[in-house]
Amino acid sequence: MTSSEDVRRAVGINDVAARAGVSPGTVSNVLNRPERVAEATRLRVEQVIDELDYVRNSSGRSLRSGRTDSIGLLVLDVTNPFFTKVSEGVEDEAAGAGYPVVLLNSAENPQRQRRSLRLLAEQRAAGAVIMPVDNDLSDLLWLRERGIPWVLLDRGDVSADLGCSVCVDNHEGGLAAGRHLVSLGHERITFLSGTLSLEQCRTRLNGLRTALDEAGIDPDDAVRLVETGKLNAANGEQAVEEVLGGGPKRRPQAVFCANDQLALGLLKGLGERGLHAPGDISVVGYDDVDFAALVHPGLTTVGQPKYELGRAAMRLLLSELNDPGHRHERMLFAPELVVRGSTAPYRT
Amino acid sequence: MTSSEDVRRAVGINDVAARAGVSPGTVSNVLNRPERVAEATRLRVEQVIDELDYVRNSSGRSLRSGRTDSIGLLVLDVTNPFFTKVSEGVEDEAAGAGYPVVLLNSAENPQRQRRSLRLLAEQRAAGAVIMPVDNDLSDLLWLRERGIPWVLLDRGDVSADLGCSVCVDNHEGGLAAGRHLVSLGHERITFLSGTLSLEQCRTRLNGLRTALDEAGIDPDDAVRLVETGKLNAANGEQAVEEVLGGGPKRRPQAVFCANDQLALGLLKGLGERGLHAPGDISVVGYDDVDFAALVHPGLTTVGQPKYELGRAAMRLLLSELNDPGHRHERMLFAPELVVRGSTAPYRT
DNA sequence: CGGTCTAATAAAAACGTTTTATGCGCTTCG
DNA sequence: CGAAGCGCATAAAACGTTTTTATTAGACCG
Repeated sequence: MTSSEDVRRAVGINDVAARAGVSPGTVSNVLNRPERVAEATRLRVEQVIDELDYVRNSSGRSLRSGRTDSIGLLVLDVTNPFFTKVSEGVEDEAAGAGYPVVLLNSAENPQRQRRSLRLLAEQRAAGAVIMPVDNDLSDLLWLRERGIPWVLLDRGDVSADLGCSVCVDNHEGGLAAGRHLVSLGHERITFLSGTLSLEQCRTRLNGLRTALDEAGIDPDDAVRLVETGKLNAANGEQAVEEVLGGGPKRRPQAVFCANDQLALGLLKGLGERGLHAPGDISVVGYDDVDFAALVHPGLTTVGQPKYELGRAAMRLLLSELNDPGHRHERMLFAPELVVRGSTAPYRT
Repeated sequence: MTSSEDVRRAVGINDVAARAGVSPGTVSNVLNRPERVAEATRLRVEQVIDELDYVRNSSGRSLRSGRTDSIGLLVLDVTNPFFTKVSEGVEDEAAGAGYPVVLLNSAENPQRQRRSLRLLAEQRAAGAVIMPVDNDLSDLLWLRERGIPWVLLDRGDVSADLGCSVCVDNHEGGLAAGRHLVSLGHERITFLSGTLSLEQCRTRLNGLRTALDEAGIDPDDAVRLVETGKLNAANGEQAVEEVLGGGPKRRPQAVFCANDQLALGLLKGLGERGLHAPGDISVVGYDDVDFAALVHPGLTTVGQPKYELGRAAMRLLLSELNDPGHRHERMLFAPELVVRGSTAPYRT
């Protein structure tokens, strides 16, 4: 039976070998170490590969070699432009070295992170670039025990004994934002955070507190914390209630948001209540996502070299994969305050 | 030698079998058809699996079975919120059925699309959800010949003979935008397009022209086309020059953009030249991305059920994978005009 | 009690590669 | 001139599963 529904049996390395009059091993060599095979044979085999439209079966390949060449990229939120920008960097760098990247989305959900890591283990991925959902690194160590190396992204607090990491100095970023607000005369500042199980949030908050401390202001008095869940615009918008809570007297003079998504959502929520930045309240974001420049007023924010972050992470991973003398490394980038229209001096 | 650098040999199904005192085949059955094995044996094997922390090797698995269970999702631009929203829908639906999703990014680049499809072929993916970069479907047919089925997303012009597709009616969307602009009195409208090799762009433009036709206005006179490359904000901003080109006399009264990214970029570019929507010019976007509501003025745009689009596509793919009586299907959703502040009546 | 049926497991044969050991025919050199 | 070396190719043995076929031990039945 050869109905049109039938998929004709896939052509394998053996079919190619037979047709080209060589052994399967030679075909494999043409594919993997062309320099080991004579010019003439190589050309002949390559032609047959084309004729038969042979496509390598990566299951067989990696079963034998114990390895895949695909790289996992595990992000916290695929809808967040920060992560997609980072992933562009990772992809470009990986593509340059011939590694395919598969993007996995944990959606800030530990369960899903776990499933994704397991998938990488089952598939014997070559390595991974990971932005972890929380402090619990045990699953990551588990992965490494299984021979799958990773580079951590956006986690500054992890020892280089465990693995490489690439990070932007979050304390410095929080500090820059804090200093900016202090210099504008703000003394009642709310930190609008995602879940504090994210190290980024905690450290940015600490930076803010340090800035106040520097200025002789007691952070415990000056800083109020509003903790939402995920770092998205919906949560920012929803948090406006709690941010403004406590009556006009206790209304913050400024809000520093853990990322731009929250900040943009917050701006919208404020607008719906007839409040506007910077007149009624100053707002600072974090990440300098493309959209931060598109809203009106432009969002003052702490910029991160997103694309470069991704490239650097991938470069470290490639080093670990290919360089025998590799040593784990912590790379720290500097954030950069981008002042736009959403912040202004405090008017009493 | 068992230095700490050494990865202890991975435990396989055979180790589990030995320790549990059963045959490898039985372990496989515990994993894949637990109902075929006696309760007591099952429990014993499961315990050993835990003890040894056995992780299935998917290479071996799929080599034997000829199939993987992972689903490819190929998007046009991973930084575009439209696609990430769609991908959430795909992921959620797939997760519900136990299929892992790997996200691949073609970046509107035919080369990269080709590489991604090849990767799916090499890995014998179970199936794919694809947003194609252009009209050339030959690579897709090639994939299907190899036994990998797909569902097309955002392509309304493909016959159901080839495969399932899910789409929002782009002509209807262009029409809605056009009618809106016409009703506001605009008669000189520029269509700011991505590359016209994207069917979406062409069809939306046609919808716009139909709207003018309906109103007794000659589209050839009224509509000017500005074609950029990729559908991102940078291109929108850059296009402002050409959009305004031709002097104030020929300046369009309104611009209809092929997607929100272009529109948002355009708004920014206009702002930098001291022009504002809707006072100086009306602007309409497409997609109703979250950010469209966050800019000021809010962006009038044609909304698409992004998340539902993704779910529907994945549902069709699951049907094709699991339902023996599957028939290809074209699903067409209806777009919805969302009027915000970026459009206003034309003032002579 | 011999026969048939069933449930549970075992044994062994794939799946498509890569890799290792080996062979063969030449050239080169001591 | 024999040995060693080299370039190229082959044969065969893995890799870790799944699946098909066979085997066993009871249970059931006439």
